[in-house]
Amino acid sequence: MSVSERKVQERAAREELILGHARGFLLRRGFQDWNMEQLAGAVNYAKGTLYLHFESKEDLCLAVATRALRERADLFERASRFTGKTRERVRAIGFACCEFACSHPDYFKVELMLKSASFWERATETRRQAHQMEGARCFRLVHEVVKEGMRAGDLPHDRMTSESVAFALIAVTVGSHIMSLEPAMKLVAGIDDPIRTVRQNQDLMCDGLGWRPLLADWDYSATDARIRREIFPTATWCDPVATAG
Amino acid sequence: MSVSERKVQERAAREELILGHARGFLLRRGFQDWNMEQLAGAVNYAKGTLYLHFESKEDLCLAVATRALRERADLFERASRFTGKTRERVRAIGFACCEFACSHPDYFKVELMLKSASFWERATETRRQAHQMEGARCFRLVHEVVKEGMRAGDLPHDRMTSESVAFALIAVTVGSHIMSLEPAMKLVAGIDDPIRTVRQNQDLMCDGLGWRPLLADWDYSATDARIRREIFPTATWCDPVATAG
DNA sequence: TCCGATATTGACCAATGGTCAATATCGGGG
DNA sequence: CCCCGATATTGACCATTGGTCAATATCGGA
Repeated sequence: MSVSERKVQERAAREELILGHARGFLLRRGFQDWNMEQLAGAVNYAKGTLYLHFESKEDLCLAVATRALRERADLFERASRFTGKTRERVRAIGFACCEFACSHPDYFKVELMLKSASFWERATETRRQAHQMEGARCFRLVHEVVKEGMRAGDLPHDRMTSESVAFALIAVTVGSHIMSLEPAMKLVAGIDDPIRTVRQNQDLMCDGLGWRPLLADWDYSATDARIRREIFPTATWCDPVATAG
Repeated sequence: MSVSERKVQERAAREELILGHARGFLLRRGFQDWNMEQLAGAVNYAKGTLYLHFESKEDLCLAVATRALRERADLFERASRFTGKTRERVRAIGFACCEFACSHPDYFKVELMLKSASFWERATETRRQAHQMEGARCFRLVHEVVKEGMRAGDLPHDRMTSESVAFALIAVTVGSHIMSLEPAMKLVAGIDDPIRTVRQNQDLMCDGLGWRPLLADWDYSATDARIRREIFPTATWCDPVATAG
């Protein structure tokens, strides 16, 4: 390996190191309750060195978020290789989403941060695009299954566009995750298991869309077991039972 | 009017003035892109005066958000006085939510800000409670209609608790609003009218919940017209047609 | 008009994101 | 093994800004 190759690799390794620590800071303390000096201390480099990798604190945090979003898209991709009825396949993606949420607790809080304030515009154009690309990947993977559902005749295609259907599924999922974050809401709505709630709401939306077989007409707990066995054998959460009904 | 009474009134008026300008700043520039000095200048007072009313910038912004949330709850309350079938009544609340979203563009962005970072803990306990109270009011108003729907037999009550149903409706609504904020998402999902999309998704969720009469079995465009006429005659948005189907 | 009380102010402080001249390290050639 | 130019790293420094409080202005009653 040449010297310059090694340098590149070392640089990449350091970037990983920084991102890893920044992720911990972000998840544990949000955006405000830590500063670049502290992060520099944690990775044993000077503050200036951080700025050799990232243009601003926001830029760095966006990079953290994008890395997580890429993992999410990767899980979606794995899930979309699941075979079966189209509604089973979209269910696998829903499963992937929950798998992700479990292994990245509070990720949605970080994602919310991105949408707020002047965050976006303080990041590099490159990183903005990278984030959008991973987001688009997630959408596309859902969208593909929706289109298959329509082609197969499992899902009505005369009322809504496939894009609107994908959007509805994503909206109910994200909305459920976000609302579950709030302790007060969990209390007032009597939510003990947020993940279960998310999946239940996904089921309701699929039924509302008329995606067959409807919840009542199929043993989706068996589907879940198969998803777990075939796609996510190392799933970090436990909910082998059907989610609603 | 005594001197002290006048003082109190003047103080309240000034607080309103500050909150009004802060609202403009927040909606137009987010949280970061303005400072307390600028806000003080805008209302023609010194910075220190702002801190006679609010403990911190976050405290001030939370107060702005709570004022908006109160308006939202007020609209929900008006809407819940609508008469008709229970699904028509919950539809009126959905209508109110959209009416609110239209008259408070970008409100959800502000609401997101509250959930993120160390925002919450930098505000006064009093203001935190005020916000939670208005949030709980919104939930309760939806919950009441859900319970009525169950009592009336319009909505199955054996599968889900009334709280879970209310949560599902709120989650799909908030999720749709939030996802609609993102320009990239609007583009990729082909959303031209965000409000129409929100209402459509609410319809889908109600159908999924089995809330009768289902969308296909009732002329909800007539209901919308009646809601508009009886409850929101001055509605600031225009969508007199049915939203799905 | 004067005085004590109250209200308002803006200079000041501390914290922190971001910069860059100074310094340390590296690696190849002699 | 040493030396030197190139490159990498550093942390003192700067500007901004949220927040404080002693100094000042205003008020209202006697």
